[in-house]
Amino acid sequence: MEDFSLLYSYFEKIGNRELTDTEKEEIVSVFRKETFNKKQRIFNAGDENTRHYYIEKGLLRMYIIDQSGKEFNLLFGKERQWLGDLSTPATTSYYLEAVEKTTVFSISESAFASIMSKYTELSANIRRSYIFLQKRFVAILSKTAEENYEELLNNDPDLVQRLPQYHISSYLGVTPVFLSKIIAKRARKKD
Amino acid sequence: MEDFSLLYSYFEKIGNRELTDTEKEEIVSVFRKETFNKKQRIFNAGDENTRHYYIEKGLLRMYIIDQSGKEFNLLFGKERQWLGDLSTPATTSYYLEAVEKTTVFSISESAFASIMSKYTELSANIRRSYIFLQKRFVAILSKTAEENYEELLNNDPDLVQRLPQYHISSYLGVTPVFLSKIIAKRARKKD
DNA sequence: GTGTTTTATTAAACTAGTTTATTTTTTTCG
DNA sequence: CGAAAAAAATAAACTAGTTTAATAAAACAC
Repeated sequence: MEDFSLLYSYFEKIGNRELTDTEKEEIVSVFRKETFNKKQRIFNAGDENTRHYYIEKGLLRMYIIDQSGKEFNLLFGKERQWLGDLSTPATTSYYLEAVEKTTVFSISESAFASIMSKYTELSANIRRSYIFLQKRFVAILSKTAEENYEELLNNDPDLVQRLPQYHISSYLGVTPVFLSKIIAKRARKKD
Repeated sequence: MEDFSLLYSYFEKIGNRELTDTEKEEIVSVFRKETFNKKQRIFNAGDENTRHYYIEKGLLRMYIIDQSGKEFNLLFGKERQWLGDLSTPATTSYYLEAVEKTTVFSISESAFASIMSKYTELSANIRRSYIFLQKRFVAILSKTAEENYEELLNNDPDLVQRLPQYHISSYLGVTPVFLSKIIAKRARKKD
């Protein structure tokens, strides 16, 4: 029998109460537990009706590939975070891929919508995602890549540990070459 | 007596039904009709508990001022659009200002939250805002300022008409000088 | 372990976009 | 209308970040 305990405790937390057995059964019936290997693709640009993912363990990245074939990481998701394309069920423009071996609980859009009416905290979560993206947008627009790297280091040091450098550079909107320069410069400063 | 008809028809549209008299009264009781003159500030960075605005007529911009004092326009809102800082009631980092003389229906966060439970379309609206911002983010990151200007011209020609050029440049993340160059270049190309 | 592939560094020439300053055009308003 | 203020254009010198290419270091696989 698969272990859904992390998912239960998530809903208990946002519902601010214990779940009944019936509720647990409902959760098991609408979520699918899945595992993805490192570099395994979860969905591709062009796919329709992509699912929502609540991450149990591991690390995912959502990205685009632009006209010139260059990748841009939009978002990373790790333990106890949601990730997915909110424009589903419409055709997605994004790719979702595992950076590490990752296990998730996935749910369809329709089940997600219905569960959202029960746990209103879930829509508050979408709102928080919006706020997060807005901050990130402002930061990329108004700050230098060095400042943004610095900030990422402060806010999410373990992400910087776990991700190869070229994924971070693409998240910051610069080339790996330039990020490498920034890091070299910072190292020089330090002493 | 103030005219709330645009607001009624908005709720009738998203609720997909006619409003009862009681519902109309409720709307009048929670919304406040306000008018702002050109360049009038609606809220400032640092303000708490900012309101949400549904625009009847006119044009607003939401922007930040960065460390160096430079403005960045995040969003414009015009007729029949919502605008506001979703992180309310927390302290806002944004400024909201009228670009033209503008009339709005404004609502507090608490009333907004309660009305949201009645008209679930409103949370779908937040989700759409997220999707819009995500697209904009990708565009700014992965395309040149010229491509982004081109796209704005196609998607929102009347915005380009109604806004001074320096507001558009700040929306595209470039200086007014550079946008002016882009426009000159485009004009040269055309013939 | 050592050979292969992946990731990171460095250098040099380049470009998209900035800055500052001056001039021209357009808008505002008494 | 005419004067003053606001917005846009142009030019020139500059810089943050890119590109390409070559080298070095780490991680992976058998």
